[in-house]
Order: sequence, then C-alpha cells, then structure tokens
Amino acid sequence: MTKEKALSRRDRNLADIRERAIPVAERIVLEEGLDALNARRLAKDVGVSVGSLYNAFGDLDAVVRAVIGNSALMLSRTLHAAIEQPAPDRRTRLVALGEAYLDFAIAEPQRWWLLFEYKSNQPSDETAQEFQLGLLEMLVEVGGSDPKSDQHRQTFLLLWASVHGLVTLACRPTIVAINQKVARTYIADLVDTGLDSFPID
Amino acid sequence: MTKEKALSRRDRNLADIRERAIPVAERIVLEEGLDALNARRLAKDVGVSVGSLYNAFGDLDAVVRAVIGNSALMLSRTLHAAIEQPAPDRRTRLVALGEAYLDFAIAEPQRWWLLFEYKSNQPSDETAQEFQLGLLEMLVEVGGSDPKSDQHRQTFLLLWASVHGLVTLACRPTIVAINQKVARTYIADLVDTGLDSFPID
DNA sequence: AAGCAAGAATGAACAGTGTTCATAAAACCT
DNA sequence: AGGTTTTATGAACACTGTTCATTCTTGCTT
Repeated sequence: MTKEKALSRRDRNLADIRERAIPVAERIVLEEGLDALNARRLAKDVGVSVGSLYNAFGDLDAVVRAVIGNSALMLSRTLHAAIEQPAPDRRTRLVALGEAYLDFAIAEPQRWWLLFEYKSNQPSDETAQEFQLGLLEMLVEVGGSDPKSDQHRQTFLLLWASVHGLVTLACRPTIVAINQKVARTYIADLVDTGLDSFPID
Repeated sequence: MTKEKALSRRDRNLADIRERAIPVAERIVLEEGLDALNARRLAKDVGVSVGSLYNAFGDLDAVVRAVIGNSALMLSRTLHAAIEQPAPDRRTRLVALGEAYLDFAIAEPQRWWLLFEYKSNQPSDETAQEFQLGLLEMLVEVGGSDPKSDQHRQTFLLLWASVHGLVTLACRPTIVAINQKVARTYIADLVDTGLDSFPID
C-alpha cells in the first residue's frame, strides 16, 4: 500500500508541475511566439529545474502539445456555442459554424497558427488528429447527414477544407488584405456549394 | 577597371558556389526532408567550407529560399502549361488551372510543402510573396476580369484560397483519405461558386 | 531521535544547431 | 620575387534539446 501511495504521490507531483508549467508556457507562446519557448527559459519562469520539466513532460514537444490542446478545447467550445442556438435549417447552422471558425481565427491568430501550422515532433500526433476528426464529426452532424456514409463524410471534408483555406488566408496579414465581410459571404457560398454537391438530400 | 574585374570575379565565384550548392541542397531536402539540411552537412556534400557557404548565401535560410524558388518556378510553369491550350470559356480554363494545382501537389508533395508551409526566417519573404501574387494575377487573368478592380481580385483571392485549402488537405496523408476524383469535381464546384459570386458578368 | 534507504530535484555536461571571424592560403599586380 | 589584396577555412561562440551522475529530501524503521 505504501507503494501505491508513493506512486500516486509522484504522479500528483508531476501533474502539479504540469499544471503550473502549461499556463506559463502558454503565456510565453502567445505573447512572444513559439520561438521564445525553450526548456531553460520555461524552467526558470516556472521555478523548477530543466530536469524536473523533463520528468513531467518527457520532452518540450509535449509542452507545446499541451498548449495546443488548450487551444483546441477553446475552438471546440466556440464552435459548439455557435451551433447551440437552434436554427431553422442546416444551411444556417453550417454557415454559423463557418463564421465562428473565421471569428476564432481572427480573434486568436496565435492559437489558430498553433492548431494548424505547428508540426509536432512525433509525426502522427494523436491529439491533433483526434481534434481534426472531431471537427469533421461536428460538421457531419450539423449537416444532418449519415456519419457512416463515406460519401457524406467526404463531401463535408471538402467543404471543411475549402472553408479552412479561406480562413487561413483571411488571417494571414500578408498578400492582399482580405475583406472580412466578403469572406463571410463567401463562406455562405461555400456552404451552398457543399450542400449542392451533396449526393443525397 | 581592375576593381570592377575583381568584383565580378568574386561575384562569379559566389554565384558558382550557389549554383553548385542549390542542387545538392535540393536533393537533400527532397530525399531526406528539410531537417536533414544543415550547414556542415551541405558544405561537406558540396565540397566547400561552411564559411564559403555563408559567403555565398548569407545564411542557411537563403539556401532554402533558393530551393523554394526552384519549386515555385516549376509550379508556375505547370500552371502556365495548363492554361496554354486555348479553351472555349474561362470556366473550363479556371477548372484546368485548379486541377493542375492539385496534380502538382500530388506529384510533388515535398515541393508543395516547401512552397506553402515553410516559414522563412525573414518574416516578409519577398520571393514567396511575389510568387503568391503571381498566382493571383494568373487567376485574375484567366478569369478574364479587371486586374485593377479590387473587388475582382478579392473574389479570385477567395476562390484561390478555397481551392488551396482543398488541395492542401488532399495532399496530406493524415485524417480521412481523400478521394482524388471527388476532389477534382469539387474543384469545378468551387470555380462555379467563385464565378457565381462574381459581381460583374 | 537517529540512521538509513528510496525517491525526487538538480544543473553540469553532451551532442547538435546556425553563425562569425581571426588566421591561413591563394591570387594578383608591380 | 616581393608585397598586397582577396578569398577560403574551420575552430570557436552562443544557443538549442536532452540526459544522468550527483545531491538533496523525504519517510520509514529501529
């Protein structure tokens, strides 16, 4: 029994370090960019040694993934909130979803970048993949189609991809400045396109 | 006059190193990935010292930008070839352009990644921006609209963004596998959407 | 309470990166 | 041939992420 207690104590300690480190890491990443985050800096800011950080996280990438996890949760909640209010038809709901997507990207560009542009060290990041699958599920559900049908999923995947491309471009301050209002109306057009190309209705 | 000659000699020499280094760098990046490219390795493979490499390029980022420049040229040529054959209407030409875009991304995923995913050290990479503007110009031209009209440019920017998002997703082996044929037809749908939302005509 | 064993925190050290610059080598000109 | 300028070099620097022998702490036992 002492063994169990010791183990849980250790785990609790590691979890404690994680809980303290993640907000600090998040602050650094959001305020100064991902490049400003490094092991020694984070350790100092948190008030532990680099070793302890590595005991708690394994590697730095895990810290970043944790921050990304937070952002994923935020976006997820935002999107759920957008479709919570009952809308008459699925088209309206889909447009609301797309616009919430755009709004989030504009309001939280750093988090957006982290979510979709950051390349994790481990090639197939389970969390990120799960998250993106979740988005697709949500879309399929809002679209009111059969989640089992590969054809339906495919269509919504494409719809999502086009909206995502649009939002990504809209967020980047480079190239030609994009008109936010025009982007919104275009999202609605994309939704219509997706629904039109929908095999079953 | 000797001064001029010395300068041109120097320049010619630096250009020579660049010409020899870029293909080597390209080979490394395409075969082993961007992470395999580093100053010492490249210097050894080219047969010069790291110092000479830095004399020729300034920094490693410039080497990568040079490789990206090559890829940009390839894509640009591919797209021009796609719209060279005279097509009856602009819709057909636009679809051909989009499909060529998709084909290139599928055929050259590493180059595609470099072109759009790589973040240069210098925040506003002139070459990349110029290239992306060139794509937009091409699109506006093929679309047969007024290059001076901001509204027209905006519309084609959005069209490009949606197609780009689609292609990006289609290239990534993650998430749900995307059906290439479906993607093609969807590109046509996106073109129609863009043309429909076109304010004039 | 003292001693001791197990666990946890530490930061110096390692291997790697991009980049610089004093030095050596080469090339050029008189 | 000697002197001067130009070019090439790679050791050294500052910075990464990561490890692990060492120290310190903690809690249990006698």
